[in-house]
Amino acid sequence: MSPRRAAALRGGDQSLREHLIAAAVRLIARRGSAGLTVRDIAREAAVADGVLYNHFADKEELLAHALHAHVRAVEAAQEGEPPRPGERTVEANLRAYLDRALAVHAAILPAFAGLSTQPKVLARLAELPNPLAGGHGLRSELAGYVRGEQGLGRVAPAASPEAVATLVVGVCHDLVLGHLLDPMSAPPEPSPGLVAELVATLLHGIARPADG
Amino acid sequence: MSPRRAAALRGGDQSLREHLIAAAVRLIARRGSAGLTVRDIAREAAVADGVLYNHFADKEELLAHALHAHVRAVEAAQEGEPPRPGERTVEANLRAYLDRALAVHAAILPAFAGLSTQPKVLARLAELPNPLAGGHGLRSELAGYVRGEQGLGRVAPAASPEAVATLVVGVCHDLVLGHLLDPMSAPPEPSPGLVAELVATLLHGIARPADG
DNA sequence: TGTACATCAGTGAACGCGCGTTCACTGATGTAC
DNA sequence: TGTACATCAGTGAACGCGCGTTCACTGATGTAC
Repeated sequence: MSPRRAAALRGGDQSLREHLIAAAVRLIARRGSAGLTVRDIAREAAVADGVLYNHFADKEELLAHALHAHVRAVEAAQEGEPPRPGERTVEANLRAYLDRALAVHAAILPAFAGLSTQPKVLARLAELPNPLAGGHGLRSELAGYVRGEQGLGRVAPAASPEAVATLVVGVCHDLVLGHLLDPMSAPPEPSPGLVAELVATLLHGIARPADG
Repeated sequence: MSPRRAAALRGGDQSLREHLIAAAVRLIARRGSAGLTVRDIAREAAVADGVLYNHFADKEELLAHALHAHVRAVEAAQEGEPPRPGERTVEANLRAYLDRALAVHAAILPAFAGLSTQPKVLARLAELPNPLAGGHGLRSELAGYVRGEQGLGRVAPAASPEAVATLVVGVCHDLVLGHLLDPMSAPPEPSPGLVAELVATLLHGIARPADG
């Protein structure tokens, strides 16, 4: 009782279900989820058009799993550990967090662009176990870092870790969105000068030094 | 030589072209540009399906004009003048700019959501005269304000107006995007506490006061 | 061991639908007489 | 002034296409004898 096997699976031990998700993830990573058709995915997987319905209720369920896997893969691909409180300098660590956050958002946001068009996919995503938290992982990680530095006395007691996280994540969204809405513009890599100024603003604020 | 007139235009002096743009703007304002069909627009305008092709090359050209008009309308609908350097306090003015920027982005971003799916619309938009600058108007307005305060000595000379503008606009994108990707969540109105913390962070930074 | 049959995931042509777009027709208005 | 005709923007049924989805068929594998 082991019936026909997809030609594209010869030699591997992957299930067709995983094979389809992997193909969709590859396409999403390559050109985002916008305009992705079931035929595109079937061709990428080298598999018949209709077979996905043997493993998923509909296109949305497959897409949701693929988005989930894509985000997990991007997060896992981050090299090294995020800075921990007490290491190096606060300035260097903020810069590192900004770099990390930007890399993650640049890889993830295009996959979600135009997804507000497809509430069904978002609904399916929300149903999956191990929710993604939509970048909230990095956000709370950063907030936790700032809180840790507060405990060590390297960050002002009055500082708001949540505000810092929101500002950093916001900058990432801003840079990536700008690129998405104007593909001809420069890629979402801010000039080193801007990064330095952003970090300096977060560190020292803009109020006149004499002020309280 | 004044041939047939659209039934929906009886009594008005609007051209059918403007009438179609106005109808599209109404739909965009109501539910964003995602999933908008030419039939939706024709029905909203109470006009025949095909008549838009007498006035526009294709759907994209009509959408581009409608998006343009929508953004212009949202910007024009902003009440009052933006704060000017020297007025009230820097803190109150930053808060006012944050409020303004958030209101504008909440009204505009949904119209652009999923537009990266449709590069043709973006290309048409770029061809229109009086370019929109995609929120860059507000951005440079805010940067200009900060620069003005620097001149008056109410903001530190070392502060970066561009960094402040990027951080504020970024927060707006962040809040609105979060709502777009999770429509069930709270509307894009940050808690007053978060707004105060964001402004405080921008003003004073997070570095330990003793530090340089 | 060899042969006929049953199983069922995989296959891909075909279906139905909604979309953008077209075009033969309509009819209100201006013109000729 | 009244009547027949020409004009052309408006009308909406119909076209073609691409999409998500279905389903009769295929064929590799396990089982019965």
